[in-house]
Amino acid sequence: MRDTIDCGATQFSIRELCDAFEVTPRTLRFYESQELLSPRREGARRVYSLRDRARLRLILRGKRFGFSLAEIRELLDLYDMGDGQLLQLEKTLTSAYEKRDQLEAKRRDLNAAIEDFDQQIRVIERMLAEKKSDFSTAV
Amino acid sequence: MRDTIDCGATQFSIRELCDAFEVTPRTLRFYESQELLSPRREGARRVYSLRDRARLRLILRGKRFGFSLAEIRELLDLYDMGDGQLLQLEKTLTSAYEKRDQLEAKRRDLNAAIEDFDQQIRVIERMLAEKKSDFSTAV
DNA sequence: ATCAATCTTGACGTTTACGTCAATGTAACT
DNA sequence: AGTTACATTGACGTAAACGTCAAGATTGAT
Repeated sequence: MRDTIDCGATQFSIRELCDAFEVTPRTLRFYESQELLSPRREGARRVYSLRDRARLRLILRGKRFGFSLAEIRELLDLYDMGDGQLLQLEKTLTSAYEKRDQLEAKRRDLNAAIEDFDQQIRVIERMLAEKKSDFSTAV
Repeated sequence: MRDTIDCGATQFSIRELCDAFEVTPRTLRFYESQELLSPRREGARRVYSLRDRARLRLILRGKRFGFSLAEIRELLDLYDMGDGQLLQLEKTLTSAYEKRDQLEAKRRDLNAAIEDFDQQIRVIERMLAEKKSDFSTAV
């Protein structure tokens, strides 16, 4: 929300976007070569729109979840294709449901991981407590 | 739980483990070279224990979340080091809390992503509904 | 006008996480 | 004893996702 709306300008140079998201120009150009971004040009220079900025957010978020750039592109495509014909829309929706299932699965997986890890933490906490009482009784 | 406990045997050949987790022998050998696994040997052959099996589960789960093998090793180390001295235990616990925070952050991130995506899905659903009513009124 | 800073496009290098042989060893049938 | 089947260790190859230079083009400041 902050990133999408509250970012002052409505156009960004490559450097501004890089600074904002802590990536390098090379990264943005690479994403463009992979057709994840498509900034317009002013002369030769790239000019990124709010939409580009929003897409970049999604890209980086996807990466944090371990999605490949190819998978991320599929996701981005789903965000775009709000136009198209009826049949196209239905296809989009079907893919969207599938993607959503993927995300859900990841969430369940993550929740399980956190539970396991918490349990492990409690084991260590207990050991620490025991060691401390050992120490106090030894004194 | 199923994988950890209910897997019949208590020792596994490389092939059994590969089949169980759908990875290749090369992968297991690579993990071993990175010191993520350390099966004992019978002659030259690798023999994996239940502990190895559990670690492999954690490795693959970590990968699904986009952790690098290096990061995963840190996590595994935390699971191991239940021994060690008092000071060591406290350090372990501190690292464990940090890792837990990382996982929490990832969970928040994922929840946000799912919410965003659901919203996008609803947009498409609405468009589809409109298009359909357009069609029916057009007839 | 010029000089430094910043952008551009190649092109090649690098890291991670394995894949893919090749050569060899060994266990288990037959 | 011979063959089939799978295991082991190198060693080299590869795809993804950039990093890193090189060589020009532009643009703003002096």
